[in-house]
Amino acid sequence: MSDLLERLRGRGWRMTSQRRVVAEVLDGEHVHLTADEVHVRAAAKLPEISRATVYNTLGELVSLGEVLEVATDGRAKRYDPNAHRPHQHLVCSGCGAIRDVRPQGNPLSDLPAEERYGFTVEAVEVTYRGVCPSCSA
Amino acid sequence: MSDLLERLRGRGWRMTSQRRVVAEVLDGEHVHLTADEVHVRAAAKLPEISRATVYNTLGELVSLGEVLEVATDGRAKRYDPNAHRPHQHLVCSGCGAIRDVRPQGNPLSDLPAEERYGFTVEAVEVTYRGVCPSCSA
DNA sequence: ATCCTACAATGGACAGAGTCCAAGTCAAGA
DNA sequence: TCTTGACTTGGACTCTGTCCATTGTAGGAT
Repeated sequence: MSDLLERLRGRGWRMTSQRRVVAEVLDGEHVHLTADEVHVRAAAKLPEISRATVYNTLGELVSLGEVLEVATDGRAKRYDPNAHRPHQHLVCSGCGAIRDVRPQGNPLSDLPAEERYGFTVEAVEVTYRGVCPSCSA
Repeated sequence: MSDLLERLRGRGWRMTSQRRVVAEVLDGEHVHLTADEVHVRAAAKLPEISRATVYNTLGELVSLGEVLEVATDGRAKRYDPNAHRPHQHLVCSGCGAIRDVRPQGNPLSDLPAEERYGFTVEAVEVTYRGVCPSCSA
């Protein structure tokens, strides 16, 4: 994660304690926190941090391509720091838990030209839905 | 669409003018309206219809499997009456336009067992993103 | 080490999407 | 036609996110 901080500094990011704790909270594998959850965890380390700052920082991280925004349901967006390894998501219909997964093949090539309606297709997101072990138990 | 009304009646749905206009609004191919758009169009036919009723009715149609809920971005959910033909979505990053598309292959089978983390995988949604002809012109 | 200033943080108001609920209405079976 | 439970209403409320004027501060300049 210090990699991230270094990269950001290299891009001219002004380093503040708020940005640091947000970046720290977003560390790890299979992390998919909502903005509010990020705020709660960040506030545990830096009580004065405001909601607006968390939203601003998350938005910047997304613009910089360091974090992915994931909208798996109609509720709050989730933020996924695993942005440098292409992956898709597996979501539990019961509890909403999310795992990063790597399917085989390339869905982009599965869309034939006659199904593209003249669009320039640039990306594809795949969301698998199912029931996790805890919820099916 | 009268098929739909028949099916619903057969399932014990009480038929009201509100439910009828909502079902009528949700008729056709490549229809992906937000709840609010459904409300506006329904109100054109039945001015007294309330927002709550539109939400209730859409929710019921989704539960009954007659309409799909599509969350293509962080904005309002869209409702897709094309529920009985499996398909995926192609979304324009410019204007948000949505087309129904049918990719080849079956993405479900592209997720190997060791990438399923013990989940019972039941469904998969694929969203292609790109730029539509009007927006790239 | 101190000063400056542009950039960042704050928090409260605001907006959009959706849910909830108590009261009134009505479809459809008896 | 009557009855009743399901349906509708509209307004209050929640949740998620944005905006903005004000205050604070990181980090280069001196």
